[in-house]
Amino acid sequence: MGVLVTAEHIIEGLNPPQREAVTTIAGPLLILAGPGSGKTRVIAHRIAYLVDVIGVAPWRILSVTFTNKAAKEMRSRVAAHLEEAAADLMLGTFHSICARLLRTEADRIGLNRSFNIFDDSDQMSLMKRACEYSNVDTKRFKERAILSAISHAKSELVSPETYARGARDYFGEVVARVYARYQELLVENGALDFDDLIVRAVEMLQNNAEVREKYQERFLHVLVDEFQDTNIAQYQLARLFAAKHPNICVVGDPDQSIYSWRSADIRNILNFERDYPDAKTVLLEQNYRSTQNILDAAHAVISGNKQRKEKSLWTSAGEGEPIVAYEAYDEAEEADFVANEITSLVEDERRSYSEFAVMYRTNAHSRALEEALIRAKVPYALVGGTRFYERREVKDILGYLRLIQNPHDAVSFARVVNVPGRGIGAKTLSELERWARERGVPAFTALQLVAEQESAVRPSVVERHPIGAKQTKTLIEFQQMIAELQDVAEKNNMTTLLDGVLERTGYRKHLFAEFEESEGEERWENIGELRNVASEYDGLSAGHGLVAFLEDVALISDADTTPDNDDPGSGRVTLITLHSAKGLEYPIVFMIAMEEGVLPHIRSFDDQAQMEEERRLCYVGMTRAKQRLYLVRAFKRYNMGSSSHNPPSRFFKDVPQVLISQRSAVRSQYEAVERGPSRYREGLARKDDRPPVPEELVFAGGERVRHPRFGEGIVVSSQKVKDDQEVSVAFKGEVGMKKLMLSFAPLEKL
DNA sequence: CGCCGTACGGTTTTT
DNA sequence: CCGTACGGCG
Repeated sequence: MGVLVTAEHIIEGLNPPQREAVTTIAGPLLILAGPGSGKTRVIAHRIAYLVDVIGVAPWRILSVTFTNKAAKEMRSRVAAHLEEAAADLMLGTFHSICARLLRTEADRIGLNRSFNIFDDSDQMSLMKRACEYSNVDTKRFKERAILSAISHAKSELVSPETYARGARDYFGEVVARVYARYQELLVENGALDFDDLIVRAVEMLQNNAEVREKYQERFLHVLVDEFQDTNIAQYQLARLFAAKHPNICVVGDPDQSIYSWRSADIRNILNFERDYPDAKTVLLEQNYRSTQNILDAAHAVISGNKQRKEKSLWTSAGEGEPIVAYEAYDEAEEADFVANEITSLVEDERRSYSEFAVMYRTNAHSRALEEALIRAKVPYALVGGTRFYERREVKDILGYLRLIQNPHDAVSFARVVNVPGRGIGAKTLSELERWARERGVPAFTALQLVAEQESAVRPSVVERHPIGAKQTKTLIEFQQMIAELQDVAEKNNMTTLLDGVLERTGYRKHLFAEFEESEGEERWENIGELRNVASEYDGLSAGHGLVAFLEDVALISDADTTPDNDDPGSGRVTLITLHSAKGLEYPIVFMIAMEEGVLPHIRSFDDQAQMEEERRLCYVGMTRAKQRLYLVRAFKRYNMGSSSHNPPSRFFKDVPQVLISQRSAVRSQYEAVERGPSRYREGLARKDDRPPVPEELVFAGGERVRHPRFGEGIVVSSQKVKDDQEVSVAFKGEVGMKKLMLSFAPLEKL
């Protein structure tokens, strides 16, 4: 019996249908978490609770992936309840579970156990090479577009051969050619890209009966979270796991599908109903997160989509505060507004910084915010952005480690062979590569051949390598260094290996030579941070530590770097893209840059389907807020050097005026637009009846006032701030001095 | 042959 | 604005 559950919040709160859904889980469990599913953490809690209270047992942990925070938490929670030796539990993202299984079964399926996982930039390097070898006119067909087409094919389990047969136009033919070549290169490099992890795992289960039975027996139940963002291959994998014991539960909300550009396919939901006709669908329309105002506003936005099934969420949480709309002059002023608002809410409402999140469409928008928050001395944590593992110095060191683990990795080889500068340039490398290709060996192996030739008494003239004398010497030294480090890796823990790499390469000196004192220091600290992470793998046996470390680093997700907002000590405002925010929640959310061209993004203007996805993205952002939601925009914004005026986002305008408390720094021409509030919901109108802030100062110095929370006080001063008034009041007792904005503070004259 | 300077182009979202 | 491509110099 399968169970299909759609809509928000399956487990949180455990209402009756949710309880029913979860209690069908009665044995070994495999959880496949979709991208960025912070909600999985809640599920983890609930499962632990069920184990504890309902006594679903006995389970045993076979393997748990550590790459995401939810998995880690799941493990510690569940481990506390479980006996060491009963059933099997596996929790992780699709990618991390596949990586783990492929590594475990590598020998059986003829896969090199020390395969490296190639990320986006590694893929691009390979793609450039693949295009070069296939003589592709990359002016006409962009490598990025070809890679994207290949990635899409893989996500639908379309092989190069099948793709070639289906190619209808010239672009298709080019892609087919490059696809085949690209796959060959991956094999040569002993690498799997992100898509391969899924594809190879599916193939493994399809083609190897022994492996298939093993896992189908092991996992009696399969649960997929964030199902709306899975692709065809991932769904296929889930089905394979659940083929023997068809206990499969998927959780997803079609309105939150925001990864179609990454080949997530909403057809999965339809297919699920077709593939499991006995499945029970449970619609969960009670929301346990947001206030009714927030839900109504979000509903008004998402209702603008044509392609959707209507559902309306409700909550017992009450109306809550109105949504604050604010128009700033430019992005600096916008950021200041956010910083000030946070500061005053922290003061006035005793909020912790960790209760706030600021969300934006693109990573670039975090810049102005960071500056403003630093000025305002507001602690913040940036999620994603220039991600830690994408920093140059970190990638360099990882490049060495990857080459040590897998010398066939030509991408890593090319990255580190001249870092620090050893006098090995493009010319030498291309010569070496050409020579290696003639021999059908990877570049690093070719280097070993060069070394052998050099040490031979009478080198063969015909096979003679084409490398100059000086470069040859350097390259052989490099090759020997890596060989020695491989030896270190086999016998020592991660910290020792990393220190060995740093020492042998003289990387610290290199950093300080290349950069200014302060920047060098900063980058060296990043290496220190990397070393800290690596040290967590010291407990693993030599060799295994390196494999696990590199795998985890490759598969770490933005959500894993999210500050834990359950932890009151963390005390930081979260800055995060709308995409990364999926599955998370915060009491107070600011959505900034709510402008046409940003959200919705300009690149979605000419495509209806993409526009609908932008709308869903907006919906996702709005529904992250539990208590207060701010929709903020700027009249003027600097893009890349030049500034532009963007009209307010169309999504912004979809929010009924009755739900909004409007605040503005500038009187722009847009203020006049669509002012007339269409009465959205009975009983909400009175909110808008709040009188506008008057021109004259309402409070004078010396006046006695009362505030519902702070009690009685005396007005010290009051002044006009933009089109609001700021009143400074000395309250009695411990409360002391407060600065209050008139439009917000319910101040009463005594 | 490699390194460093300047011009230019492209510019969402991420496992 | 940032990273890459190309051209001249050591």
